[in-house]
Amino acid sequence: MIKTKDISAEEKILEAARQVFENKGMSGARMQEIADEAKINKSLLHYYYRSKQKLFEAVFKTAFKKLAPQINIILNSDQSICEKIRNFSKNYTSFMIKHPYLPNFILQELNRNPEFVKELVSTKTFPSMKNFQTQIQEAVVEKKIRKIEAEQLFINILSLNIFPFIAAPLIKGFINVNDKEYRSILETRKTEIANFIIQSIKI
Amino acid sequence: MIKTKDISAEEKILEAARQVFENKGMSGARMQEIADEAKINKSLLHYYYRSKQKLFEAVFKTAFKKLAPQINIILNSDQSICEKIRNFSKNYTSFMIKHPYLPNFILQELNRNPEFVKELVSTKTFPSMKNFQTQIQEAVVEKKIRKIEAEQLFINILSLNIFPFIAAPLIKGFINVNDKEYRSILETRKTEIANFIIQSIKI
DNA sequence: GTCTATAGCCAGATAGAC
DNA sequence: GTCTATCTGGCTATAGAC
Repeated sequence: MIKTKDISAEEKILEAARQVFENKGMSGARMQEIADEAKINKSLLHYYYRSKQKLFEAVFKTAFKKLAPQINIILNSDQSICEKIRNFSKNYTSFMIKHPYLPNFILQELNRNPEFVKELVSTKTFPSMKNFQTQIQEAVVEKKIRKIEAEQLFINILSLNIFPFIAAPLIKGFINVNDKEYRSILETRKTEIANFIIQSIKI
Repeated sequence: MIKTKDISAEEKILEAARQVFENKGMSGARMQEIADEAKINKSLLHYYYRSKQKLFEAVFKTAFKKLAPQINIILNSDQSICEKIRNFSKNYTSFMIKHPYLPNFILQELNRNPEFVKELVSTKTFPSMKNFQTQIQEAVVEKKIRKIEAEQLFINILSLNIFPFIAAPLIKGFINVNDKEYRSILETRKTEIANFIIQSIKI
């Protein structure tokens, strides 16, 4: 028999930990701050998750699981290339506007700890390039799109979609806009990115 | 009269600090590790830079000063749009292959500390969009390129060039290549990125 | 399950000899 | 300028009462 309060406490911790870790990173985060954020006692963090490292890993894996399905839209859905690009750019940007710190958090910790990727790759939810590669190669042969390597196109799609969130503070500085204006630029990008890519690969 | 050994010590510290901060970030870095890396006594760090924070700021500003001229190629050189795109993509990727941790370091710390941008913007070396904006608008009117906003194009150029370095560990996982293969993909991108952009904006 | 109190450690910073 | 020794505070983690 599980009490609802138990679930609530564990989830409250995970959500608070997510917020703090996403902002401060593993080494910058403080257990006390997570406890305050979750409005519980600090020692409960250890009761539920044993150590800071374990709590961090729980947060990281949850974050990554949110991201993987987004990537799978590109790699493994039954859509035409154009549909994939349009849908991904629209959905991903919408998703990121809701979770702006997520990509930065994930990339940051993967850079600190590159071996971590190996662990992720071995999970069955980890997206594979294989279908996408075939699709692009066929489209090139059938002259539906110009000649381009699937890897390069894939990197381009990710770059154009994700970078504006990671580099938000810097870009805001360069183009000299405030938060609201930048938000509006991101909205425009929902369709702008897809147009940009499709223009580039069409015959 | 300044002894050469003084200069050497201060520079050795700055270089060691750069290495450690770029890898670990502000909160993950340890003064002892920086001292070891510089092969000097830990208390000398405080003698020369007073505090960890001050040492960090010195490193950050030096790093940013390396990056700004790169951006100015795009924004403020006397080149045609195509030349700018080709030269930037080639030069920037070459530069980044030599300093792969630099963009990640800068973006990471700007995300932790967004007010930091304001300080950078006020420096006279900080690049301005004005010339680039005029150049793009004119090119659109003269029908040299298709209609596109200067901001969107600028974000696209930065994204395609910088993201592959920030997200290297993740992308290596997705497309399943080792370091050497990824390095070769980045080499290809020196020209590939420019082609991709120019294809997209040509009439 | 939840709390208080505290152990134990580690890092940044400084005092002071040379 | 450079060293050793040490202070001081803050942090993770745990012991133990309830």
